[in-house]
Amino acid sequence: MSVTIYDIAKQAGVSIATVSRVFNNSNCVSEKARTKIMAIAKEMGYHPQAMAQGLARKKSKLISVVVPVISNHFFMEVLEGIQDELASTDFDLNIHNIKLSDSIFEQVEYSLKRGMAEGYLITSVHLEEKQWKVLKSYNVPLIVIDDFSTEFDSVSVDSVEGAYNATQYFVESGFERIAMISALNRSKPVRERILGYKRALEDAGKIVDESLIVSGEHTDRDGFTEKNGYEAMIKIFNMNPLPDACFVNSDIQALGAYKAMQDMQTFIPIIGFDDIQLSDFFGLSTMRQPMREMGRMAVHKLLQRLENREQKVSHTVFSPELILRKSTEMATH
Amino acid sequence: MSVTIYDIAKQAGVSIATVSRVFNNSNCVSEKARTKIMAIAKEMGYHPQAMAQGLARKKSKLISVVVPVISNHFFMEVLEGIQDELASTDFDLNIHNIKLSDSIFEQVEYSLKRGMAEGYLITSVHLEEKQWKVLKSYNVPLIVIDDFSTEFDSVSVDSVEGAYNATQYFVESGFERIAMISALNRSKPVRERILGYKRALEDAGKIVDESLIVSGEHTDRDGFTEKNGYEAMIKIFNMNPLPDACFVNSDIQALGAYKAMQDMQTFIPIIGFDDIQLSDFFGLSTMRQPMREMGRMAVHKLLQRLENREQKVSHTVFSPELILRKSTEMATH
DNA sequence: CTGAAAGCGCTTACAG
DNA sequence: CTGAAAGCGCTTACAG
Repeated sequence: MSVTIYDIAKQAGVSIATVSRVFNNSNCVSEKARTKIMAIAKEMGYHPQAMAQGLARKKSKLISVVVPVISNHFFMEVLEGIQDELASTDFDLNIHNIKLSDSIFEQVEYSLKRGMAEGYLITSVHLEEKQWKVLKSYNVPLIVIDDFSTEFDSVSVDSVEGAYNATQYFVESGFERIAMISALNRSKPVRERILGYKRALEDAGKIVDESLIVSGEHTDRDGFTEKNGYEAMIKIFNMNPLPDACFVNSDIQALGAYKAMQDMQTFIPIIGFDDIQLSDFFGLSTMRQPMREMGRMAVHKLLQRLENREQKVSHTVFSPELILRKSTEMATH
Repeated sequence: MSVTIYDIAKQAGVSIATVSRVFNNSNCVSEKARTKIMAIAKEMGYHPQAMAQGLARKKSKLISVVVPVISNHFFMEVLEGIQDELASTDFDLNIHNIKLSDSIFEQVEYSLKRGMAEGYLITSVHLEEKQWKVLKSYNVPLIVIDDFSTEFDSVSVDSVEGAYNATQYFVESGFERIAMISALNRSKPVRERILGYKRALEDAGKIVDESLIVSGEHTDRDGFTEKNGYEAMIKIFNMNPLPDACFVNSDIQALGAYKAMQDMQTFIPIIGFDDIQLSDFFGLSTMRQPMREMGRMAVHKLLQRLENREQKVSHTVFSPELILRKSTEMATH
C-alpha cells in the first residue's frame, strides 16, 4: 500500500539502515548516498510512519493535551501558548477532548494507558488527590494545568486570591452590598472563587450574606455560560435592597449579566474572571488569568521533565491581575 | 518500564497469543484463561500499547480532525457532532490544530504522511483542486468539511445560497440600500458570500454598488472577529445616505456590528451567518449552518469509506436556514 | 482452545 | 560511512 523504507532502500541499492539514517539526520552518511536517497524518497513519496518509529524508538515525539471543554475561551488561549512554545521543538501536538458526561478520571487514565504520547498536558481537569496518585503510578510525564496536585508539576492561577482582590476592590471603593454570581459548586474554581469572595468580605469586617451569592439555573458547562449569568443577574435585580456591586465567577457569565443589566436598564459595577477576548471588546472589568503564559510555562515544564524525570516537582501559581474597564467605571467615586 | 504482553503472559503461564486474544475479545479463549489473564492484567496495570497495536494491525483505530482555527464557534459545534457520531464506535479521536501562519497545505500533507490515523476529517481548509489531488495520491480515507473537492467526499454548506437568501429577504422586505459586511477576500467563504449577495441584488433588478461592501481593518482570523464587524459598521454609519439593512459575513462580526449600532444608538436590521450560540442569546438573525449535523454526516461518510474505499465519492451540501430574531424585527414592516 | 512463528516498519548498537 | 541483525510490543494465520 504505502511505500516503506524497504522500497526506497531497494531502489537506492543500499540497506534500510542507511535510509533510516538519512531520515534521522545522522551525519554518518555520505553526501552521495544522502542525496540519492532523498531524491528517491521524494519521488516515491516516502515518509517515515509515525507508529513504526514510535515503537522502535519507544518515543512518539507527540505531546497530548487532554481537556474536557474545548469550546472555551480559557482553553483556547492556553492552547495558543502551548503551540507557541512547542513550535521550536520537534514535537507534534494532539488534542484529546474528553467528555464531561462520562467519568473524567477514566478517560484521562485511558489516554495515559494507551501510551500514544510522550508527555501529557492535562488541562482543567479537577481530580481528587487520590486519583492523581493513581495517574502518577503510570509513571508518564504529565503536567497539570489549571488544577493542583502534589504529585505533578503544575501551573495554575490563584482563584481564591483573584476573587479576594476583586471583592476587596469593591470594598475599598465603598460598596456595601456586594453580590457574587457563582456557578455549579462541583466545579473547583467556583468553590475557590466563592471562598475568596467571602474572605475578602470577612477581612473587611463585613458579614457574609449567603443569599447574595447566586447562580443561574442553566447548568451547561457547569454554569459557565452567558445564559447562567443572565439568569443570575435577574435574580439579583429581584433582591431588595438591590446589591450595589457584583463579582462574577467568569467573564462569559459576566457578559450575560451585562446583557441583563442592559435589558433592565439598570447598572451596577461588575468584575468578571478570565479576561477572554470578548471582555476587552465589551469593556468588561475582570481578573485576568495569564492564559497564554500558562500554556507556555506548562510546555516548558514538560520539556524539562522529559529531559530529567527525577527532578523535583514544581508548581507555578500565577496571580490574576485586575483589569479595570467600563463595567466598573461608576465604581471609582 | 511499562508492563507488556510478555510480562502478563509469563505471570499467567500462557503464551502472548492468548493474552492478545483476550484483549481483542476473541471468543477462542477458555473462560478460565480469560478470567485469570484479566485479573493479572488488572493487577499489573496492563493495557495494550497503541503504537504497537497500530503497527501490527496496520490500523490505529484513530481518526484525526485537522483544523486551522480551533477557537472558532463553527468548529466547536462541528466537533460536537463528530464526537456524537464517533461515540458509538471504537475509534479514538484526536485533533490536529494547524497554523494559519504557515503553509496550510504542507501541514495537512505532513499529517497524512505521518500516517497516525486511519481516517481524516479536514475541516475549514480551503485548498486548490490541484492540491487536493496531491492529497488524493496518499490514498488515505479523508473527508472534506466546509470546503469542496471532486476528489473527496465532502460536507459543506452553500454559502452562495445562504448569502443570496439573506439578501433576498431584505429585498423582499422592501429595503433599498442593502450593505454587506465582508472580510478578507482570501477566504473562500467570504468570496462566496459576496457572490450570493450580489446575485440576489442582480436578480432583483438592482444595481450592485461595490462601495456598499465593506470590511473592518482588523485582519486576525481573516477578519472573522467582533472588532472587524465593529469597524465595518462604523464605516457604514459614515455612508451617506445610510444603508437601510446589512448582511454580515459571519455572526461574530455581526456581534461587533451590533455593538457599534448600540454605541451609535442607530439601528438597521442585520442578518449574520453561522448561528453561533451567542447569536441566539443576543437576538441576532442569521443564516444557520447545521454545524452539528455536518460533523455527524462527515463521520458517517468516513466510516463508510473505511468500509469500502472504492465507493463513489459523495457530496452533501446543506442549505443554510434563515433564523429570524430581534435584529431584523424592524424589517418586517 | 492454544502456542510457535512470522510480520508490521522502523531504529540502533555492533562490527567492519 | 555502511550493513546484518536484534528488538520495539503487538496481531494473526497456521497447525495442532
